[in-house]
Amino acid sequence: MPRTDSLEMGELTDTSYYILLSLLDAKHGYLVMKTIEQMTNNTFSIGPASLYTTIKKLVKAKLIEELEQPDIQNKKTYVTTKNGIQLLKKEVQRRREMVRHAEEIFKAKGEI
Amino acid sequence: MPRTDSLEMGELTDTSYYILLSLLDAKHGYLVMKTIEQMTNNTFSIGPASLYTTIKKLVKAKLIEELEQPDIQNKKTYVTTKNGIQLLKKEVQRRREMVRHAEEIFKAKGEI
DNA sequence: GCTACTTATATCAATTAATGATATATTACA
DNA sequence: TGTAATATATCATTAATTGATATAAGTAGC
Repeated sequence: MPRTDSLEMGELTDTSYYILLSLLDAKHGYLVMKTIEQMTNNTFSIGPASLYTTIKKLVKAKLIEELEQPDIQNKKTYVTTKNGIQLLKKEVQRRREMVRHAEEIFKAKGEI
Repeated sequence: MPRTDSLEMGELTDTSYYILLSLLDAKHGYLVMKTIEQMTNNTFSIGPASLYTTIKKLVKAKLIEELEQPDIQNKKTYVTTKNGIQLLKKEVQRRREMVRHAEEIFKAKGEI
């Protein structure tokens, strides 16, 4: 995605979508990876490069934030912000509509 | 979208998703743009650069094909192939599951 | 005939997004 | 001791998208 920043456009890539979803409950980076794998039955996975790169970007965009008090082992803990939740819900709805658009056409053609 | 070709990974970007969906009924390029705008109430639109670039790639991947007999005005007409339909249905299901994953978590948190 | 708009196709350069590879350190456990 | 899992981080590379630009044909109004 080029030429236009998807976050500035108010859209989430699949990677950002799952990170925001996973961080509705505060946790540190590595747990985000594991949570997403578990949540999607390993159909979607994010490697460390994508994870930490995207986390940095989401913090900058204030869609997630780093918590003040790190946990016992000094791991950085993140949580989705109010803005993040709002955008996530919007993006759930956008995907819902993408499915609906397809269902309507398949239905009209007598398929599915 | 980097390092790995999404089509080779068996995934569709939103742009390819809507083009395949629009070409379930054969039509030429320009009509694909107009159909997608209408289908999505102008919430999603593809400009000429994205359109013709993506069409070329989808033809190469045999997810759409150019029809032998062009229409009266010599416009190139395309249609989604059997492989294209199969992948499109898989991608509808993937998006359906992305929505479900979010719904489950929001529900567990008492939201929505 | 002229002008403006829509239809229609096409390409290039630029930018963002994602990731394989790699590095480093700590903890767990056999 | 070794090795596997946990945990964080960065770089260079590649893919996807698109603004800008170009071209040409048709059509509607004056």
